[in-house]
Amino acid sequence: MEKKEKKILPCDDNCPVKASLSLLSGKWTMMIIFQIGDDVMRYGELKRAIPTISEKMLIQELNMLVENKLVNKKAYPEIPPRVEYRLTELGLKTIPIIDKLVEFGKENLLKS
Amino acid sequence: MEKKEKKILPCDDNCPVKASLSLLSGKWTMMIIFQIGDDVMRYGELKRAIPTISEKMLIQELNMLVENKLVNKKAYPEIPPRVEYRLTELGLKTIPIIDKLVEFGKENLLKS
DNA sequence: GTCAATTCTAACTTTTTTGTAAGTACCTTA
DNA sequence: TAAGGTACTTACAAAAAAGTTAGAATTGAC
Repeated sequence: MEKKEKKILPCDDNCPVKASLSLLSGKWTMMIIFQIGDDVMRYGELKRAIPTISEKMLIQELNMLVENKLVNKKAYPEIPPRVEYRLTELGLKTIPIIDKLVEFGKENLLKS
Repeated sequence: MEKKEKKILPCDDNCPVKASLSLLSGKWTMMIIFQIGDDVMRYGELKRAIPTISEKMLIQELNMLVENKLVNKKAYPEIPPRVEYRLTELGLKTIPIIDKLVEFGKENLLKS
């Protein structure tokens, strides 16, 4: 009979939590992903959906999401401009995380 | 036939993502929860498991987690001191979130 | 000709977060 | 008597994140 050993997985460069957070830990990142979901959203729609974000932060985060290949951006050459954002395949794979976040929030924090 | 409507759930005080993130969005918060898991961990063990965190940040986060009732702290009146941290019932409910974070990281970011 | 709509961009400031370094307390062991 | 182990605490400084404000581009509507 062994004593129950504690599996210590030290937080180094192979830590999956660290890796995921490096993409997702921005203040607004998960919120934006949540809003886009499996739909298409325009810049202005996102702005209205997240009323407290500043324009600067919104595009800054969107640019970062595009750089990290979580979000795809499609700009139509129209006037006034139209730009659509949607999750990439990779981005869609983060949705289970957001779902759990939603579940936890609903069941434990918002029981109003 | 209706057009497929976009369900916009604006990010306000009832947003479950926002509520969850208000507890979990600290730089080290989810990492600490991940390390504790369903075990007991002492302060020093956590420090070694997360080598890059400063002592200040570690106890600051731990205090915050205790305040928010995600973590329980038990100090033994011994010399040298011994302090144990473990997740509360509420804290344990965040584990599915962390699990998804782990899964996403392993499958998409660490395929080394 | 002026204004509105939409998607940004840039400069600057403020706030928040994080890090650093040193110190405290207490007992045990050498 | 001095050093070591453990879990903090505090003050100060640096760095990172976020906010504010203003403005650019383009074309159609009034």
